[in-house]
Amino acid sequence: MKNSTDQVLEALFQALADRTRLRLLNLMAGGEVCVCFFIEVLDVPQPKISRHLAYLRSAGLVSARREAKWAHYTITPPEEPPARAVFDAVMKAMRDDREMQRDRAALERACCSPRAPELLRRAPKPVIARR
Amino acid sequence: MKNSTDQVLEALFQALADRTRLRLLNLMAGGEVCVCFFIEVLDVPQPKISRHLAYLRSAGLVSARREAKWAHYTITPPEEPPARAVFDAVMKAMRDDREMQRDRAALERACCSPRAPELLRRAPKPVIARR
DNA sequence: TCCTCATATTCGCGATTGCGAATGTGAGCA
DNA sequence: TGCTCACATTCGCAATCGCGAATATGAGGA
Repeated sequence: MKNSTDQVLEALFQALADRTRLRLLNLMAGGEVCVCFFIEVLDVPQPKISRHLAYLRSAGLVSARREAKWAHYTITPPEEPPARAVFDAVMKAMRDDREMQRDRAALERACCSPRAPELLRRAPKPVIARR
Repeated sequence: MKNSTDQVLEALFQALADRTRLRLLNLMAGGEVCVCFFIEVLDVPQPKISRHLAYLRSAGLVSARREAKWAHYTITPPEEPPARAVFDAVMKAMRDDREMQRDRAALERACCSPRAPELLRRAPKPVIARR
């Protein structure tokens, strides 16, 4: 069953039409991120993070990988060219934005600081901090 | 009161997260269009068209102009740079899309055909057909 | 003034959404 | 085996959405 372009875009925009989901995607711009960092950086209750990640997953925008007790999420851009083009523009707009940049900076701080809370000390570092 | 970027984008995506609204914006890509053409080209009940135009209007994405008995709608792109960049990408994705192109072709046919229904014969032509 | 036409709004409905709170699950360790 | 930790899901609720049907509005013509 083939979907028409407007349906594909409609689904994409439904997935993007939420602050929390936009901030999650922004944090994943640099690569794979562990769920525990989302909770720490965005300061949002864990079930809420999990629900929005599930939403992004069912929309096909992210995929999950399990590593021991931790779950890592990665962006998987849409395949249809129109949706892909729009999605790339959204990611670029967030990359250029100062507020979104602050979130990404907080992610780097959260995993590199020696004062990181116990919770995160043993968690796998996001790709962004491994360079 | 100033809105943060994620709120602005959230509102933009809520406005775009509907097939009918996407098709309406696509038809306005070439310039101002009269409501009666939306009804004819999209083959959708009039109150539905009117409701979605109201939604786009309250999101600030279009503005209305009255001319005698007719109402004309024009796209008014968002002013915030991130939203503007995304919006432009959406319009471009639709411009490049074959299905959306068919809608725009139907608009040109609807107002230029000698067999146009009586309803539309006296309606003001969209900008796209005046060149 | 009454009527018509183009458009807008209201109403009532079922469906969907986002939320906090509570609970479930499953991997690893004691 | 049983506990803990990281994460996922379920539940109940209030809010919002999109819809068809009906109705309102307001400008222009008879």
